[in-house]
Amino acid sequence: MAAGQSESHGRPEKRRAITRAARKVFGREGYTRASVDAIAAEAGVSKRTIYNHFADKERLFLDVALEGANEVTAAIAQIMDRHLHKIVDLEQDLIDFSLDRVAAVTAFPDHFALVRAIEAEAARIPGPVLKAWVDAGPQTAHLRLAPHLRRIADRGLLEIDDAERAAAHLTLLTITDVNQQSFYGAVPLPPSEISKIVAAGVQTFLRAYRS
Amino acid sequence: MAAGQSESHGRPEKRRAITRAARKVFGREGYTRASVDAIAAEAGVSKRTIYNHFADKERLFLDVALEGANEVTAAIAQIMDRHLHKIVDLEQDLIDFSLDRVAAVTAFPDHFALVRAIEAEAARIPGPVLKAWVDAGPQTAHLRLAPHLRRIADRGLLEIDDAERAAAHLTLLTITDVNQQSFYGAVPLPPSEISKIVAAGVQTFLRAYRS
DNA sequence: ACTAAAGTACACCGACTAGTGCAAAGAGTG
DNA sequence: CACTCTTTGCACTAGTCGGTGTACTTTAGT
Repeated sequence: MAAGQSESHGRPEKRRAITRAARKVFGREGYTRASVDAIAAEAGVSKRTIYNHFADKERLFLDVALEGANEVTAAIAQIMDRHLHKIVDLEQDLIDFSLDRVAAVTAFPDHFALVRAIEAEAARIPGPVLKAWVDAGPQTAHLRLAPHLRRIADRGLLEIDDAERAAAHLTLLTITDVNQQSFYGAVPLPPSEISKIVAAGVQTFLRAYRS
Repeated sequence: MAAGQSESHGRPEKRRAITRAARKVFGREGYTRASVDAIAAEAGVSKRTIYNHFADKERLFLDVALEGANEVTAAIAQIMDRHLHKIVDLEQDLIDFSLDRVAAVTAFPDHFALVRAIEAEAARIPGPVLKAWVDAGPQTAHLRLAPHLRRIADRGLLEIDDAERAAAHLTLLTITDVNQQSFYGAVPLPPSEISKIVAAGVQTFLRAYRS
């Protein structure tokens, strides 16, 4: 499953410094505006070293994107387990889960700024590569939420025929709504507004899927 | 209501050629990659003429963005009237409406490619300007859908307490879902898949809001 | 046909970019 | 120590970009 781990020919410590810096600069500037020199400066590394570790700017971007996707997907999986493993008050648990999931966006600002960059350049990213990223990131998060909902439904708390669809709808009604209005955190929303959106989203979800 | 109509000092015919070309090139390349020379070539116009009509690249982009937002908002308002004025079969009417709304995305590919560019550069767009765009585009579309739903609810076909929220939820469950998966049309979805998503979205919406 | 505004072609500037080549310094391993 | 791999700094290529200045031609109104 090693994502974009291309045969690295340099010191791994430097490689990590480069990817961290690249994530920051790519997130802040977008792919095109981000200059390799700026990434090198941010990483405290020679530009030549970057080209020692990565074939070109494009490969660097993709490796960083996949790395971040895996990282964030793992974090979200943890949030799912924390909130959805045992249900006491379904509505409140779904709200708490969604709020934590929204908070993950602000907890990984560099990554989600990069997500914006990817969505913007989607038309210029080779199809297979884009698919690899979707599979590692959003798609996996999706597929992991579905079994949780399925389990809750099996306990009689929800009425779900297609668990993946239900997962998609819950995500849309909460996280996607918040992200869309806040431009993935670029325009911050007051927490009270976030709470309202999430609560309303969960309410609608439950009205549609509660048994 | 004249959006970004800055005092134009040139022939309006040329101005329109420039904005049309700019919309195309900005949509295809994104803000940064799009070169003023490329826009001039696409418009069949001298680069100097562009700088006669627009102060700089940034103003050009914003004017184009606002112009397109108004145009598309008007088109969507028409779609709403066509499908939601008189309801015969609520579920089918909502599905048809949503499918037409999705089709608008592919009917204005340049504009929605530009929407992607805006969302990507949201962090670098001055707050007030971004707000002006949101108000002219997505926000207006939203506010126009709400009264339709309110009216349908008043006829006893829906049970809605907050019409704007309901409009947001219907939009999320249909258009947003499709757009997210297709990256606003950059990765085309088969029509059958679009139909499935929309039908499922409307179904969930009705389960939550049908009286 | 005269005039004034607008458009055009084109050279040009300064700044920036991705990527390379190379010689010298640094670091880890035997 | 010596050997090797990596990193570094820096100059360099070859190109692009936003934007301007200028001298010229076109267009529209009267």
